[in-house]
Amino acid sequence: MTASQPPTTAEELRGAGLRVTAARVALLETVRNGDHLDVEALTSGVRDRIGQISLQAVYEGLHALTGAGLVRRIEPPGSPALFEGRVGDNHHHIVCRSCGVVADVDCAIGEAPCLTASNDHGFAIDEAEIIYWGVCLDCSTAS
Amino acid sequence: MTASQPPTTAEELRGAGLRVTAARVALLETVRNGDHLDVEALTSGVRDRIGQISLQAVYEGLHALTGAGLVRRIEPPGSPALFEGRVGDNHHHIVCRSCGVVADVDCAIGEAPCLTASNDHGFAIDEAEIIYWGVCLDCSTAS
DNA sequence: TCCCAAGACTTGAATGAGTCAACATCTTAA
DNA sequence: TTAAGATGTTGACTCATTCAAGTCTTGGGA
Repeated sequence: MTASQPPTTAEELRGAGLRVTAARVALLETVRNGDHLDVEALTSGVRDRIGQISLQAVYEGLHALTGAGLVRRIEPPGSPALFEGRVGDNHHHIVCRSCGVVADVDCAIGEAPCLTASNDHGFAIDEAEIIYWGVCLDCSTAS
Repeated sequence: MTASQPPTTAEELRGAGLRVTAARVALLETVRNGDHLDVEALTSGVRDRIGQISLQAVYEGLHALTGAGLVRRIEPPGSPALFEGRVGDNHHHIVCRSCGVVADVDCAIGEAPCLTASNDHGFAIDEAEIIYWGVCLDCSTAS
């Protein structure tokens, strides 16, 4: 055998304790190829790959993948849930107030919680989630 | 006339360009007396004060008050919209992963945007919204 | 290789949050 | 006092997501 290869999507699913099905392989690859896609976009992406999948299977698969730590779910206020394949770091997001597009922003620290609250009210804080709000280049030039 | 008094709720509404109705006075006072209440809790709070109000009037009133800058709407992922009367500063929030309770966290800077993104992707950023996630004292002692 | 139990998928119905529309009522400026 | 227009009411509706029941698939063992 040659030196270790990067794991296939199927191997990653199995390694995370999930069964390997065409639906989940296609779903994970769609999330990773996409850029903060919502459930509807993911569903049509999976259908492009394997022909057919029910909406409920997409929701189920996303729960499983999110629970296994293979995808991350974000939910900017005013938007349905979005999914991204970048996990394991503690990056943040920037959202356009006009068109809703989302971009990643690296975290200066890189691991959670990257900020300390001025008063934690007795909470055991494990994460600081930052959403930057602004207007993207396309929208600001269009106006 | 004596020295200036703090404005009444009615005067604040008028000053913000809104008409003074029993519903909106009661709504604004309910938001301010409450602590990150959702629409359902606000509706029953208003009903305690003035007897009856439709759910739609609450939604309409909250839109008006939010638009006028008299109340602030927050929407932690996984929770319906919550409303608070603390406006004009740029404070943040801490949310309990277990029971969902929300507490205020002062911003070290005090005005938006209080953080600078490591890479703004060309966005014109005007606000950095921070949600701290953790477990509140009640939930951590209960477990 | 075959079996089968747990997990995954399908269809269909339901929930919860929020919005839209049409009409009635109330506020407020003239 | 009056009338324009903002506000409130009722009722229907949309959208995202979840629940339920039954069928199919996967993968570890006989």
